Amino acid sequence: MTGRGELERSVIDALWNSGHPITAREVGQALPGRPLAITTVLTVLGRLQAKGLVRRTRQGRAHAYEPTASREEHTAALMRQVLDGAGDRGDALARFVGTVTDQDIQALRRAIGDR
Amino acid sequence: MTGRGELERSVIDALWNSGHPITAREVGQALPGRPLAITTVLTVLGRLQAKGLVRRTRQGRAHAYEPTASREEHTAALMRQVLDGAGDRGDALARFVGTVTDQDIQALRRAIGDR
DNA sequence: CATAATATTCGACGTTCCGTAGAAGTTCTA
DNA sequence: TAGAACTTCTACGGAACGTCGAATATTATG
Repeated sequence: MTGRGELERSVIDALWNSGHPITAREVGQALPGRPLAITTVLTVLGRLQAKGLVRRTRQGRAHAYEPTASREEHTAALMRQVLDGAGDRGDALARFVGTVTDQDIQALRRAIGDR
Repeated sequence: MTGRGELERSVIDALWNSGHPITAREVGQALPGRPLAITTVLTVLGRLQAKGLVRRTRQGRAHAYEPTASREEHTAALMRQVLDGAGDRGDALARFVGTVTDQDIQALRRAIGDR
């Protein structure tokens, strides 16, 4: 889903970190490292939008961008997608649980509790 | 880890499906779709090896290839990696559990049972 | 042992994705 | 209405992938 593009990752991270829709300019300012041309940010935002990861709405003369899913929703969807690539799901899940932290186990226990 | 390469995916799938090491020729025959030049298969196997996903051993005049990890181990590692990209792991895990089947839940319960 | 058969290694080329941005067009606003 | 602020279009270079042909190595066999 997110194909390992470093800048794309940074951009969507910036959107996730800001709790609300922000403009390309603001995204650029929130980005780490040396400043990029606004057009660069726009291009990336456009590509993310094409992938369905980002949505935008007109905001005066500019556009305000926001992620279509929260970081956690996105993570969950990706995990699910990866799991679907497994052969023996039970085995894969067991191994997954084996690599996870105790806190994660607690979280899983709680989540499963609610069925 | 597996970067979305369609052919690479098919090749490692072929290796996983065969329970034992097989030659490039055999991989090619196991591949779906129109037949590919053996060199193509060799190139892909080489790239997978470079990524650490595949290992090979001399077998007479040829080489026998095999995955370095089972499909399930690989799946689990990938899932773990995706989870590490989440912000609130607990939230991500809860949402993940929400997208999963009842059978998966059972598997998780069992796996967690063993701590 | 000479040779044909079988494998592998090297190098290449086209395509697609991604980082990066300039030029030109559009839209507010003073 | 002119300039500022934004966006759209277009493009280019590099890396990853799909795809092979040519050259080279290895082996079975007449």
